[in-house]
Amino acid sequence: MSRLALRVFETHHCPAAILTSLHINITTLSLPQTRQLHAQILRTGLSLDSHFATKLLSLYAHHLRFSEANTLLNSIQNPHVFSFSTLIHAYSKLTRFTEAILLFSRMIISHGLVPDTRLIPSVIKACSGLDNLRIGNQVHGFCVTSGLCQDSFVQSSLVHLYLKCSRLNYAHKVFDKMSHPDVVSCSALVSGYARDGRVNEAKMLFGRMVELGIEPNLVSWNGMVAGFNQSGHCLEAVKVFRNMHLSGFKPDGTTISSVLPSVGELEDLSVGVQIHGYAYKHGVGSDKWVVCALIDMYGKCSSTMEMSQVFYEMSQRDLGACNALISGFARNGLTDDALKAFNRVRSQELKLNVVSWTSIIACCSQHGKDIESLDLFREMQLSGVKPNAVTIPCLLPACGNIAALMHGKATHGFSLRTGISDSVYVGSALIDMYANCGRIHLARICFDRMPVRNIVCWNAIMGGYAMHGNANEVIEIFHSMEKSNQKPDFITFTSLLSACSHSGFTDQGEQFFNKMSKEYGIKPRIEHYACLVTLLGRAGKLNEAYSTIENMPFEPDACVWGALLSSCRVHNNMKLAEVAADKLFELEPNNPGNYVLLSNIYANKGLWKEVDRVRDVMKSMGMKKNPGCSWIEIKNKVHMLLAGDTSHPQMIKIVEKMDNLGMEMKKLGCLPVTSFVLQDVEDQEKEHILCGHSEKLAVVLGLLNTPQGSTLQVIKNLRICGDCHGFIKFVSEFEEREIFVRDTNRFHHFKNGLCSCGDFW
DNA sequence: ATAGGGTTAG
Repeated sequence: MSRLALRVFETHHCPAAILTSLHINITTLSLPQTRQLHAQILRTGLSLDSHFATKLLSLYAHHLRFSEANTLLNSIQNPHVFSFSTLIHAYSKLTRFTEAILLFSRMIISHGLVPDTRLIPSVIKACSGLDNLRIGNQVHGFCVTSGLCQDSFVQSSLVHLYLKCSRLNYAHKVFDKMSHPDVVSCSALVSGYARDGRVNEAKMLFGRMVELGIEPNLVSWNGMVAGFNQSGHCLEAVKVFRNMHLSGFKPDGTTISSVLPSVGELEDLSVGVQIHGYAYKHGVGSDKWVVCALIDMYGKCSSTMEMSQVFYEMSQRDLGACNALISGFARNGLTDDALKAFNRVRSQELKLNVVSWTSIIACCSQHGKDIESLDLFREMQLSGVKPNAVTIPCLLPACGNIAALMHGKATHGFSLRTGISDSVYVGSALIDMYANCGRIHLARICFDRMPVRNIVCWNAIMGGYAMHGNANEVIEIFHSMEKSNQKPDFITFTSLLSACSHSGFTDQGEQFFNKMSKEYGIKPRIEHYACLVTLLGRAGKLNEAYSTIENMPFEPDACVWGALLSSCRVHNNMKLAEVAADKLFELEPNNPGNYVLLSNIYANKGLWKEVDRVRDVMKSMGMKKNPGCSWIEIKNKVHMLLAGDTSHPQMIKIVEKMDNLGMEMKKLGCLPVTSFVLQDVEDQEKEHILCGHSEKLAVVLGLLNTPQGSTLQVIKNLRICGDCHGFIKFVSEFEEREIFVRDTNRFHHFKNGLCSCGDFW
């Protein structure tokens, strides 16, 4: 402000008109000066001319004094569109979109003013910022009828609105009407198609751009690379990166960090290393985004050494990089390194965020550290970091794995309170959790209440029912899935087939197996063949099962032979059992389960010499039977019981109760099934060994510590043993309890002396 | 007066 102007301004009788007529630039006035000027004008008693009022408005907006600006606006007698525009532009620029739109509506409705081409782009921007297509559409409609649509700024902003609201076709329509399509709209549209996975359309438009004489720039290329990367078209992303290089464009940090995730996804280490060198050469090697992406890429390519090296060479600690490091370790199964890295970050000055916590929780729940996972979740909340819609699906499997139903329910409650329970990820994880905790009806309620479902949700509920041996439900859900136009995938058929095998639906199972390739075009995988073998095996069609294995288009794996071996145990088929076992010993020489299964079969027939032979082999290989282990949740605490373990503080009571129950059983004429003991020992001794089975211990512990009539829930790390199965059936009737036992294979739901598996497992 | 891109958790 010139000295003269200031003097004029400071004298008390200076009407605003003088300032304007002097062509004084008042945009630099400070807030007090603005207020002084405003007050001065009011004192003169002159009505504000709208031109000057607009200047004052923009001053207030510039100083973020929106309430004063609004008061001023309201005091203008006949406000001009410009007065409103000034404020609307300001709101829009500050991302205060709601206020921008409200003011816009007031301008039209209360004042009957008509917007011009300058105002529209700001309003459209506010609509896209709010993802508000409804108002956006109205504004678009107005632009069409009023002819404002001819303006290229208006068109450009409309293209962005429709892209933002994922209405690619509308965006394209607007773009096609542009008389002078510009590089910005065109690039945005290309990137939109790429993000949507519409590879060919993206490429064609990119080609047309060149034909139209619009030179693609760095942003155009980057948008395409990032778009393909986001839609998971990794190969395309890398190809575009190459083409860009061939076209003579130098990549920047954005390009590199957009292409690297794709390289990682493809696990193409050599390309990754090349790009690493390339980034270095172009001087973006220490860009923090690039470093993050490099750590991620090396982690995905299983090069944890290189990953750590990049991390430690980083000049400045960055939380994103730390998180990438943690998840890189976790991805490669290095849980201890992940925990170490996590704890190191925790003890440093960097504040962990929701991603850090979620990564480590996922790491634990995916690698058998379920209790740690639950503990970390608590610590996370104590530290004041709020879990989000990703954290919950990472935590829920931990609850399911150890059947920590109370924790699971609490987590469910949390997701309802925070409004994330509608997410398909959260919903599927809840279904899995409840199914794994034996509460299939609660899983069903979650499923039924989902507003949107994807294939994962359908598979989750079907898998749940399959695990519970309820083939009728699985098939029924499969039909409603088809009705709702959801296409099945290979996992759907795994659930269908395993449900049929658990329920003895042999014919239906075979039909589904045949249909999956013929009608649904899904090639059976090896796990489907394993289900088929179990299906036939259960029905006693052991020879058919065997020929299925011989004729399948894959090299049979341990699952397939294991399925045959289990069936041989049920039907006492020694000959095929030995064939299957031989294959298993070849494929998994160090898996004690196979040896145990075979020796059980021998023991069942009283072939103790053979039993000894198997035991000797195990011994000579230094192999031990995996210790049986069961879990039970009592009053929010998860108890772990090992087979033969007498260290539990309530052991005396447990043994007493067990003896009592054993006597009651004998009174009713139920004898223990001693063939489930490995060793050839006297019957009484066998009985003693059976007493120590972990699932029995857990059930009795549950009986002692829970109220009469409440449901018990036990998880076992091995398949349930036949003696325990009989014992628990008895207990369910005698004690009038429902008892759920989840073994490695399926659920056993004991009620009134019967089990849902129909004694087949 | 309008408009463009990137990392880490499922």
